[in-house]
Parts: sequence; C-alpha cells; structure tokens
Amino acid sequence: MTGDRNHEANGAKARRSTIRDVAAQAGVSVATVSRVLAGSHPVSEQLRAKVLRVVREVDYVTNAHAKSLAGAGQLSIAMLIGDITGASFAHAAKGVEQEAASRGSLTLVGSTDLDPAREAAMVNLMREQGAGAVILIGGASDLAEHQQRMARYAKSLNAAGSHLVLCGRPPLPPEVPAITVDYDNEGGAFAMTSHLLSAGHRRILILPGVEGYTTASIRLAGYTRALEAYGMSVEPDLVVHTTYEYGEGARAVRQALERGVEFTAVFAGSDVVAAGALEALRSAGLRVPEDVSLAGYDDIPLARDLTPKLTTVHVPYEEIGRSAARLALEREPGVRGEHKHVVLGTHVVVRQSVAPPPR
Amino acid sequence: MTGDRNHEANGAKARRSTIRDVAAQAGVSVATVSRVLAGSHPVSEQLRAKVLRVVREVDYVTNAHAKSLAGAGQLSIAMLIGDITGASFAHAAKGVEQEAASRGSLTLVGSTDLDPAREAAMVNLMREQGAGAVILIGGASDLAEHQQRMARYAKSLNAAGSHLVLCGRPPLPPEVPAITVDYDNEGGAFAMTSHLLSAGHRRILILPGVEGYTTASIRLAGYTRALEAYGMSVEPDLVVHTTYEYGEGARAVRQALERGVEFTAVFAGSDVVAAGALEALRSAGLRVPEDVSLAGYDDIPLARDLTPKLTTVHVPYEEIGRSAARLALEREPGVRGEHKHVVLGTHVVVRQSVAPPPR
DNA sequence: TATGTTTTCGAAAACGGTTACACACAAGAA
DNA sequence: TTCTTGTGTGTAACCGTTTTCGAAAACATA
Repeated sequence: MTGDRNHEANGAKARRSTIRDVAAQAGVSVATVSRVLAGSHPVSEQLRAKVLRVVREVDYVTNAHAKSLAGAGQLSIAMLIGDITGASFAHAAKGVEQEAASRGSLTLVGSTDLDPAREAAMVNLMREQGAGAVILIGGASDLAEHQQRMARYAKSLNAAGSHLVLCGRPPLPPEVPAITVDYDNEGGAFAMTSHLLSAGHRRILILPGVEGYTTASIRLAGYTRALEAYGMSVEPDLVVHTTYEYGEGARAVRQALERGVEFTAVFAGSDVVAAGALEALRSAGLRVPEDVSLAGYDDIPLARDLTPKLTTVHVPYEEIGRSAARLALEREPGVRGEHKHVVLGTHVVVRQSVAPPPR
Repeated sequence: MTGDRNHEANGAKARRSTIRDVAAQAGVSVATVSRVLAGSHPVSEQLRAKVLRVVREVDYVTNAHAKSLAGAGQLSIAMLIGDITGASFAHAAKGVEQEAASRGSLTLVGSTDLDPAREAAMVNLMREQGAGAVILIGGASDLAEHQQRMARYAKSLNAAGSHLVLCGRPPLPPEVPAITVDYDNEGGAFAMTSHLLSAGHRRILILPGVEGYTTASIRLAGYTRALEAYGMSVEPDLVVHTTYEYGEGARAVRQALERGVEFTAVFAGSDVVAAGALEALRSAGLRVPEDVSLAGYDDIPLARDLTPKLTTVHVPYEEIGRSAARLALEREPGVRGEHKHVVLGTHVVVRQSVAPPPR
C-alpha cells in the first residue's frame, strides 16, 4: 500500500456515458435530450434546464460515430501529405486545418512518404472514415501514371459521395471529377528568370526539379519563355534535374562546376535546394551574390534565414490550403463533383541573393 | 449542351454501398460477408471467393463509424499541436503519425494556435470522436494554470475510457493520470552551457524562453548548474526572456547590446531564435563565431542551413512523437491510465558557430 | 362544454456494421 | 442406427445517435 502511487480509481473500466444515461437521470426520453443538444426542435425551458444540468454533471459528450451513422455527422475532411516535415507542405496543411477548424470540424491526416502504395491504402482508410473530401498535398510523380491513379481515386471517392481535391499536383484531364488548386508555377519561373535576366545574367543554371515530373517541365517552360523573350534559347548544359532535397542542390552545382559549365546565377527548384546550392558554392570559394547570384522557389521562412537572405518566388501555400478546404467543405456531400481548377498567383520577392554578374 | 464540360454522371446523388448490398449480390448473409472481411471465423473457400469478387466489383469499403459503433473500431489517436508550422512540432507530429500509420490507424489533428480556449474545444471534439488517446504537443503556459487544465483533461478523458499524453509540456503531479514524454531539458541546457564554458566563455547571454514558463526555468536551472560547477553564479543582466519567434531573438540581442551588457556568447532558446540573434549580431557588425559565439536548441534542419552552421543541442522530436504514439496505442482502452513519465536524452551537436572568445 | 390548433414530448425505426446464438449437415464413435 | 462432435451459415439483437410519426397536453375559439 505504501508504494502505490497510482490514482485511486486506477484500473477500473471506464464506460463513456450515453444519451440514454442522461435521459434516464433527467427523467426524459432520449429524443428530448437529443433535441436540446442539437437545438433542432423546441423543448420547454424546464426540461431543457434539467437536461443541461445532467449533461454537465456526467460530463457527457455525444458519440460522433453514432451521430454520423444516424446521418447528422459533421462532414469532415481528410488530408494526405507527402511529408509534414517539409515547410511548404506544413504551411498548406496549416491552411486546411485552420479553415476546417473555423467551421468546427476536425481534420484527419496521414502521410504517404511519397509511396504510391501507401497513398492508395491511406485513401482507402479515409474513405472508410467517411471523409467528406480528401485533400492530397504535394508528392507528384510521373505524369501519366499520376493521372491514372488520380482518376481512380476520384471515381471511387465520388461513388461514395465524397470528392477529391489536389494541391500542388499536376493538372488532370477535364473529364476527371476532381478539384485542383495550384499556384502559377510557369508564371513564377518566368518572373524569376526575367528578374535574373534583367539584372544582366545570361548564363543561368536552373535546377527545375525531378526529371519527367510535371513541376519540373512547367518551370522549364517558364524559364524557356523568359529566355526567348530575350532572344535566347535554353542551353542543355544549364539545366540539371534534382529532387527537392538539400543534398541534391549541393550535388547539382558541384557537378556543374566540375564539368566546367559556366554560369553567373543559379535558379534552384526550392528554397532548401537553394540552401544546398549555397553550401556548395561557398565551399568552392564562390561568394553569393558577388560572384554568383542565387534564387529560390517557395519563400518558406528559411529564405529569410539564409545568409545572404534569399531572393525567391513566393508561393501562397497557406492560402492554397485554405482554398482547398473551403472548396472541399462547400461541395454538397453526395453530389458528384465536377471538374474544377483554380490557380493562385505567385510573385518574386527580392532580397539579397541576386546582384548583377561580376566584371 | 455544347458548353457542358462536366462529367456525365454529374449531379447524381451517390450512395455508398453497404455490407447488405454485398451480401445480397453474393447471395449470402451479412454475417458471412463480415466474417470474410474480418477473417474472424472460417468461411468455405467457395463463398469466400464469391464475396471477395463482389466486394471488388462494387468497390466496397466498410463504414468505419458503424464499425466502431459495433465495438470493433480501430482505436485511433488524436493529436493537438500548437502550430504545425514549427519545425520541431512538425517532427514530433511526423513521429506520431508514422507510428500510428504503422499500426494501420489514421490520426486526427487539430491546432490550438496556443489558445487555451481552442485547446479545450478541440479536446472535446476529439473526445466526441472516441479517440483512444489525445496527444498534446508543445504549447506550454503558466505552470499552475497548465496543471489544472491538464488535470481536468485527464480526468474527463479517463472517464470516457481514453487517455491523455503530453509531449514537451511541463511535468504533472503524480496523482494526475496522464503520460508525459519529454526530453532532458535541464541536461541539454547544462551540457551546452558547459560546452561554452569549456571553450573559454565566461559571459554567456542566455535566452531561455518565456518568463514564468517551465521550459524557461528548467533551462535556466541547467545553465545555473553549469555555471556553479565553474564556481560562478548567474548574472541577471545576462538572462533575457523571449518567446520562440525569430524576431524575438533579434530583439533580445539588440536590446542587450544597447544596454551595454557585455557577453562573448549567446545561448538561444531555439534554433529559430538563434537565427534571429544571428541577424541582430551581424547588423551590429559582430562576426560569428570570431567576435561572439552562438548556440541554439532543437537541432532542426535550419541549424545546418545557417551560416555558420549552428552548434545546438539535439532534441529527438521524432522519437518523442513515436514514443508518445506507442505508449498511447499500447494502453488498453477503457482502463484508467496511471501516471507515467518518460524522458529522452539530449546531446550537443557541435558545428561551426562556437569558438573561443576573442582577445 | 365541445372543438380545432398549436406545442411539446415519447416510442420506435433507421443508420451499417459485429457477434451470440441457433441450426443444418457432414463425418466419426457407440 | 443413434449419439456426438465439428464445421459453416443465417437470424437477430445490439452499439448510440437522429428523426418521423403520432399522442397528449395546452391553449384558443365558438
């Protein structure tokens, strides 16, 4: 007895009290309790007060499962993220969570770790939960395969009275019933490339992303368009594909340097890739921006923390998340969703990492 | 008709198919379907195959709400985060999500925005969802008030057959039935202060956190202990309280500089506070680490990206999250939880931001 | 007082699963 | 043959809500 530091009631089975318990203790029917709680039908002030008192006494909370089974459930939203640890994804996630919370509903999350199999399994789990919509954030892949997979999800989700919304993923053919909200990726790449060109740079090393992925090719398109506006064309040596990881940025510029390709600016595919590139530039004895200029993409907090502060293109991730959630929640459940595509603007935010080229 | 780009079946009400539909179409009873799906009882191979075929044909998924109502629900876990956007929280969140996913269950999330009212509302929402456990991550506050609030949550959660687990929050009195998993905060502060002292620093500006909060006072305790081991005592001018935001780090050192307090090293309360401090130091014309050394806390990816790379104390956030989830999931639901406290180790990782003091 | 209206409330049927129980039918033991 | 035993299968009760429907009560009207 002396060594027992545990709680007095420790080990006792705890049963959650139900609406029937409340009804019994208040001397009314379950229907009445339900009505005062939902405010769906008028109840005399007398009973109302008694019910509320009992509810507070036994610390009753309604069982959400039973409620949605009975058809009055909050339509909830589920989101699937490649990696919460990525700042841009986290901001988008925050946006959807905020919007959902402001409407009183919780959010289900899962992460795929960029694995299509896990993604499919998670979508299934979410379907079981009866999510009103599932939002996929980030984590693209090969275009054709991606479109097939998404079409499958959309069809299956629609059949269950729910819908699919995609954030920052490749666009879908108009016949697949899904909502996509994306940012102006081509425009961002175009704007930044133009910024670099107007600063005087002519040889810009671009790290557009993963080869064969849509994000990369779209950025390349923007880069190309900007170059052509200056009467130039893209030089193959100046584009090297990378993933979005730190180490890849470093590897890419190291490799370019070793090959002897000349450039006065590097346009990284993300801010963290830019951080990696910065590291590689530094250890090669190059100063930024005096010797070579550096630009990023995303505008996550890191951009401000780098030395020099990173010039980058701003992507409104949080707003993307909010839009996605809003769109998802506004769709009437049980109605098949039509195709919809909304794109949010980007712009370059200039800080200290780009300067005119040397000489 | 020409302008209609919508899906053919658009607008049709979609009804999710039930176990009864499957049973009818396969010519068996609902019990049989349930049994093949759950594998709970033997079913002849013939029926089994037929059922599975129909399941695939109609793309049936079981209704999770109905399942948990019937008592066979996956016990799920819910987590409440102050701000997903913070890297350390995000890593912890990733840990819990991973652990949960590896056991086949989704995670519910909500964010409190550090608002106690929203926190309480969210805990209630989670209780309604029947979460097997609620994990609170980050977001401390005044100690006494915090303890009261947590005791209330723990009691209410226990009464409903669930439990409370806290990550990186102030410790609780042993009589409150909750699990807390934390890192060795005092030890981390002690180790880093010792590291700084052994490098030769004697006047170390410390930014321990928010005044009156436990995290701050514990770190101060570690700092003090290290100082005393060198026969020194803490000088009030050298401790300035801040929140964990970037701007606060900058403000704090700027203020110290203006007041003319002398120091050769600053020990920031988090890596992002360190980033802010770095900025302020730089704009005051001080070089890091030549003129003043800088140390952080957390060891998030940012630490590696700063210039110079930040020496900091490593906190195993992801592991904390995993432990929390494991502990939560292993507790038998419906049994009142006892009090438990697990603490994970920290260590200093030395990089480039500390050097011997000048002269 | 008798009658029509309006309120307020309770009984019971869903919702979509799981599972205890009963039962049919086969094979092996007596 | 008859009695067990075991294996598969179906019937129906139950989980905790919401909601329809109808009854009772209260009030207004004639």
